[in-house]
Amino acid sequence: MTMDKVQNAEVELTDRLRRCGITPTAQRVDIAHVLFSRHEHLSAEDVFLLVNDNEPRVSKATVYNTLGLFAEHGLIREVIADPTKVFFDPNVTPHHHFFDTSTGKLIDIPAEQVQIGSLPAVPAGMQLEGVDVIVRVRRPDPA
Amino acid sequence: MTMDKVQNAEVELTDRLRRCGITPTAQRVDIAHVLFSRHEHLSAEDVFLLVNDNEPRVSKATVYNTLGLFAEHGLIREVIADPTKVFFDPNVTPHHHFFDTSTGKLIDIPAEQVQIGSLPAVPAGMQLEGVDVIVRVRRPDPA
DNA sequence: ATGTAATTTATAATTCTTCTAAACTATCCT
DNA sequence: AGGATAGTTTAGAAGAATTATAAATTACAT
Repeated sequence: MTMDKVQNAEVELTDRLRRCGITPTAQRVDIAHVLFSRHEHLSAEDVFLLVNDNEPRVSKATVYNTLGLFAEHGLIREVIADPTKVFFDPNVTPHHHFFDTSTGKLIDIPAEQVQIGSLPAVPAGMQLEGVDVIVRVRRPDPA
Repeated sequence: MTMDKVQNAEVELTDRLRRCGITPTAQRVDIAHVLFSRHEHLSAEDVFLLVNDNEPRVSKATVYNTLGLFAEHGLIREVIADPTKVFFDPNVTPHHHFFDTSTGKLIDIPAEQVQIGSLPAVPAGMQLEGVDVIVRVRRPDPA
């Protein structure tokens, strides 16, 4: 990647943060870069390690704060599938997930591949926030 | 409830455990009683408090071990909806959940009220374990 | 420059869960 | 009964993920 492209990417990220109502700071842009430059589901720990890969850039507290901030503003999405860990998904378009229970890995399922024919009425006085479909799969035991 | 009924309930629970391949012990029956005598989604901590309500009966380690054992044997079901807590659902018939994001409470949705029209093919070499649908709802802000 | 608000940080604290090693219980065999 | 053996429970320690705290830094608008 040329220097121009690096700078482009940075400008793009900065704009993206701003469009979500998030003040772009160096640390936030670094974290956004980690999240959006790969198409994986990352845990807070993953992000912490990746962003500080070469040199110390962002503290753990800021990683947690920032991931929470990004999720609040809809820039990324929390996926809860594993009791021991929350994953953050840079893909915020409507979609669902395979969850491999043996490895703990998540794989996106495009929304159109899951047809939800009917949903129950939302309880009185409540408002719908979203629907998560988690398809749990496993590699069969080598028996 | 008469003494006979109490004993009946205990016998029933004992049989139920045995049918799932679980050796019934005093502690396990106590925990099963807490789970099945009410129709709520309980966390490990909830179970621990309820089972030891009057007098100390079961240690925390055993509560965790036993809930894991029950889930393994399909007597109860783990529901993961809240990043901070796992819930145990005594209802193991196929069904889904509302998750109230403001209170953290779960409500069952009978399976027939959610029609899943199509699911994607399970990734090659993997085997389907189950499908969880979580409908996130919230009480609107009093604004 | 200066004051104010926002942000980041190291560290401590909390919370949920699992591990460990010892104590206890049950069962089976003779 | 007695004694080995496996299974179970326990208190407490340890571990992992996350949140809280309070000080230090940075940015920004006078």
